[in-house]
This record gives sequence, C-alpha cells and structure tokens, in this order.
Amino acid sequence: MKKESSAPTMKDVAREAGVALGTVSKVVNGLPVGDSYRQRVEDAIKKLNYQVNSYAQGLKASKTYTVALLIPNTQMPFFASLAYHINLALLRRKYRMLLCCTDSDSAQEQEYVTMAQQNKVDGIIGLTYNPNLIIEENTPYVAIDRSMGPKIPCVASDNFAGGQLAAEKLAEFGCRNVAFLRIGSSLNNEPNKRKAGFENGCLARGLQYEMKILNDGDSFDEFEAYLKEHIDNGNLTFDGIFCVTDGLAYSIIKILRRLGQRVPEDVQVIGFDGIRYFGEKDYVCSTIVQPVSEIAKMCVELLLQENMPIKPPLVCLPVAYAYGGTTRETQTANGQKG
Amino acid sequence: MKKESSAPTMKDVAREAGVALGTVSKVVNGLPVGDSYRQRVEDAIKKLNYQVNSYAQGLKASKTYTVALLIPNTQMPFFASLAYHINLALLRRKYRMLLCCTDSDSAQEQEYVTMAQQNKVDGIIGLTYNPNLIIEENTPYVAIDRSMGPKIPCVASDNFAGGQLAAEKLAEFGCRNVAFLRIGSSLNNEPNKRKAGFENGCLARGLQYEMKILNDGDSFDEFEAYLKEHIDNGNLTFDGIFCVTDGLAYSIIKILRRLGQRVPEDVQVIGFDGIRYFGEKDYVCSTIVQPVSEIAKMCVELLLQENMPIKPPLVCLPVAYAYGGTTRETQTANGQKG
DNA sequence: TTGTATGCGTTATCAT
DNA sequence: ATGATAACGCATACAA
Repeated sequence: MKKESSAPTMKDVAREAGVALGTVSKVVNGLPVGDSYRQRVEDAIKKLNYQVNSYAQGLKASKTYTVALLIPNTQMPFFASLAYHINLALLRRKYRMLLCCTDSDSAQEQEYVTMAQQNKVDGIIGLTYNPNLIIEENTPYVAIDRSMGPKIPCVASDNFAGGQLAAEKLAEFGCRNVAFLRIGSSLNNEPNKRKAGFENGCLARGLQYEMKILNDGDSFDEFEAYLKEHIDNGNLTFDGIFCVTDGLAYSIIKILRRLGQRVPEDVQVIGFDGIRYFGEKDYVCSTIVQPVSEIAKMCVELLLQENMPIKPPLVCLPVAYAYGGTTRETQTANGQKG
Repeated sequence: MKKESSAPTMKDVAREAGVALGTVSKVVNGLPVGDSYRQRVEDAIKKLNYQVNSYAQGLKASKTYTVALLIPNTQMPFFASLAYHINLALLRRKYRMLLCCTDSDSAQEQEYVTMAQQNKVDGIIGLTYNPNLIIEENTPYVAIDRSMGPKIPCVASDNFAGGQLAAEKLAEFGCRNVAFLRIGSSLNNEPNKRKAGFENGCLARGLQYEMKILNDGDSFDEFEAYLKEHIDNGNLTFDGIFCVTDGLAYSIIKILRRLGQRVPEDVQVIGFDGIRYFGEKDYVCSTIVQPVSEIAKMCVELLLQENMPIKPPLVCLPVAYAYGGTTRETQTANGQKG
C-alpha cells in the first residue's frame, strides 16, 4: 500500500503485466513489441485504467501538447467564437488549450507570453495589443490581426477586401453618399485596413464618402453629434454607413433610430465581423463575415507545422457579405428619404 | 554549449550564482537562505530570465496549478461569460485554466474528465449534460447547474427564486394572464427549478398561467403555433410571458412581433440569464440576471479550498431583476390590447 | 545555514 | 525483442 489516491503509473502497469518498464513505454508509444507481451500490457492498462502522465512526458520531451491562447476576453462575440474554433482545431491535433484572458492589458499579455516561453506550452496564439510585446525567437507564436514582426506569422481576414466589399454592396444597393465610422485601437493592425479598402471601393464605384474616426476612450456621443450635424431637414445626408465592427453598427443603428432615421429604408448599414445573436441566431446587422473557423484552423496549422523553416508572414483569408436586415437587397433606385 | 534553445533551469542559475542547486530552490520557494546567497541567486535569476518549470514542479508535487473548465462552448453568451469570470477567479489564485469545450457531447465530457483524473489538472469545474458522467472520488470537482451526487458541490443561481421573481415582476407590472415557455434539456438540473418557482410565484400573486414545454430537438415553430392558438381576434390571451432563457425570449419576441403583437405594450416578456448585447451593451430583454461573477468565484473557492472536509452539496446564489425594454415598468392598469 | 542525493513518471540508450 | 538504467527539472530529506 503505497500511494493510494494517485493515478497508476507505468511502473504499476509493468508490475501488473509482469514485464519491464521499457516494454510498457513501447506499447504505449506504438513501438514494436512481441504480440504476447503487448497483449499482457494492454490488459494491464485497461485493468488499472492507466493513462500516461503528459507532464512527465513533457518533462522528458520538452513538449506539453498544450497551446496558450491569448485574447482580451471571451465575452465579446468575436473573441468567444475565436476561442471556440481554436479549441476545436487544437483538439483535432490532440492539443490542449490554455485560455489566457488578458483584458487587453499590456502587462498581462507580457506575463502570459513570458510564462509560455519557459517550456510551459508548446506555442502561443495571440490576439494582443501590447505594441512592445517581447517574444523570444524560439517561442512558436502565431499572431491574429496584428503583425508582430517578419518572423512571426500573422493570420487575419482579408480586411482590405472586406472594406471594398462593403463599399461595393452599398453601391449595389443604391447608395450614393456614404460614411465610414470607426472607433478603437489606433494600433497599426490588420483591421485598420478596412478603412483603406472602403475608400478604395468608394472611389472605384464613384461613391461620395466621409470618415469619422474616434479613439478608444471616446464617447459614442461624438458619433451622435456627428450624425446630427449631417441631418438636414430631418434627412440624413448619408444613405449608407459602413461601421468598422458589428458592435459599433449595433450602437450606431440605435442612435440612428433615436434620431428618427429608418434602417434600412432611410440609411443602410453594414458592419464587420459576422456576429450573430447568441452565437447562432440571426446576424446583428448586414455584415462582412470573418471566416473565424478558417482563421482558427490556419493559426493552429501554422503553429504546429513542423519542418516549415519559412512561415508566411501574413495570411489573409477571404471574407463574405451576409444580409442581416440593415440593407436593401432589392436594387431599387437610390434611397429616397422622408 | 549544451541545449541552446531551451529555457534556463535551476542548475543554470546555481552555476551562474555559484551556489548549490538546493539553495536556488529555496530562494525560489521563499525558504530561509543567507542574505548574501539570496542576493546572488536573485541576480542570477534575473540575469538568465529564469522561471520555474511548473510541469517539473507538478511532477514532484502532483500539483499542476491548472484547473479544467468543461463547458459546451464559448459561443453562447452565458457560457462565454462563465469562462471569462472563472478564468479571472483562477488567475487571482495563481491557477491556469484549461478550456475544454464539450459541445454538450457525453463522450467528450467523459474524455475530458478522465484526462483530468490522471494528475493532469488539480481540479475540474464542469457544466455538463452526461447523466452518467463518472467522476472518481479523489478528483476535486465542482459542478455548475447540475448536482452530480452528494459528495460533489454544485453551484447555481437561485433558480427557484428567479422564477418567483419573474412572476412577481409580471404581476407588479400589471399582468393577469401569463405563460411560461421552456425548451431544452429535460435533465434534472437546477435551471429546471425556474418553472416551479414561476408557478409558485403565479399562485402567490393570483396570476393565471399556462406552460408550454418543448424538448431539445423540437422546432420553434411549435411555439409559434402555440402562440397563434392563443390569439383571439388579433389579441393575445397572454399579457405576460416568462421565457426560460434570454435566448428563448429573443426568439419569442421575434415571433410575437411577426404575429402583430407589440412588446411590451401588448405583451410583456421576461427572460433569464442577464445576457447583454456584445457582452457589455444593453440587455437583450427584461431579465432575471444570474450572478455570473459570484458563481465563478464560488466555484473556484469550493474547488481550491483545502481543509474543508465537508463541502456544501448545493450553493444557490441570489439573482436580480433587470429592465431590458420588454416590460412596462410604469405601473398602469393591466395591459389593454388592440 | 548550505550542499548532496534521491525520486517524481517518462523516454531513450544501452546491454542482454 | 526485452530488461535495466540514466536523464529531464524540481523539491526535499538528510548530511555536512
């Protein structure tokens, strides 16, 4: 009677099966072993309900089959969806996922990265905001939505194309005079390309456009004031608005309705992300959908792929437009208001 | 030149500081060490950027400072919020969190539990649906929303009180004739007490009530049919509806509006959970709010508390009502329709 | 007070 | 092909 509560070890299995320790290890790892031995070991394993201790494995191999995911939180739908799909993709590869919510805090982000660098996880997938995040050369790392340097792959949606697509759709649905609204990190990240893409699309389609860009701390009141300024005799001078995220679109639509504007009759709104209510019901608004599942798979692929000496610095995945009730699909003339 | 890429170990620190291995260990663990030695060790640690390998630690101590969270997914807002707050509570205790999304699949659930039982994690917090989930005696486990036996603590909202509260609020806001709508797991779990609480509340306040309960696979069309049956001359016979979750309430409200019923003018709706749009904006509907943060803290507390030989089998935490636009706070007469 | 030696569960390198 | 043994990084009981 030694350690009652603890799980059985290889030694226990070896004793039970009457074989040597090494033989058990071989069976467990699928190495060639005599059939009769293999049978006895497998029986013993089943009998004791043995399972390898992956931390002891990790100690030997400096491999833990664990990946850390750094995201701000799981409350916001886009991050929540990312967490879910990355978890799934890792599971398929037999990897576990350590969830690290950083609250977008630079210190937290660095702390988690440092933790991971000490052989505690096999790699990191990070959606971070710390502009000075220090990642050692030898730490497998894949970034989402922000490039962390030439040696670290970054995976993102094709944000530029998404911006273009938004402009095209608004044009296609009859808009003539549109606006781009943005709030959030002024960091140089991939989602910022939505603006450039939108501009590009507007120019290509001959759409008049304006931009209103707020900083992270700013109040939404500024958007309200901005929109008010653009109401003339009860009529909004815009007939289309592209919001940088569905979250912003949601707030903007509320403001518009408060200002007496009908969506989509008076003004059409397109968001970005592809957020659905409760993660599964309808889209919050007409939107440019990010391919979250594909992003997740690509991150995992790039992170765990061995023998890939040169990894792509930036991978952009295709987005798609989806109708969510805030656009006018039927292609009438341009929007008459009032 | 030995292993270039690997992280520094205690041995490296010892060599760098010119002390013995054990001394480094003591410094790291805050055990008494001579001041000059301590200084040298700390300098070396800083210089090498050393950090203990917690898996080697775990191998020694059979302790990994890791807890597994089993939930169906992170996409649905309630689960997402739970994951976030549990992660936070664990972090405060210096624990890491392994996220295990089970997709409500019994096999997955059992697999994760089995994994955890082999000294891979120090404990499990699980929101599961497998009625036959096997949890070994010695595995620290805390359940959410479903009792797993007398020896395993279960943490939940006070669902019964929440049901009562919903009835009281509807009565207070002038309802006379209400309905309870439910869909989902017919498992004997805590949220099922919402129904009993609601009934109890209706009886106490003299409210007429009806129940419509669907099974997990059923189509929402059945709710629509049910509601249609209860429309007489364009008037819904109910003036209040309590939905078992905010998710259901969201769908029901859509159906009601499609049927020409105004919410909350014609019929008031109360949901359950306290879901907000994008995790931070307004409530989806008037609702009974679950104290997610308190649930998370309680789970972690119960799981990690040492020297607590007898743990409470069921902990119910207080809920609160919140206005979300689908009730009529101003206490007019009972709802006139038409 | 500090250093040394052993073992945690596993894998890999040896002899056998 | 199989069995014994060392080593992974750390904590600790024990010797100095």
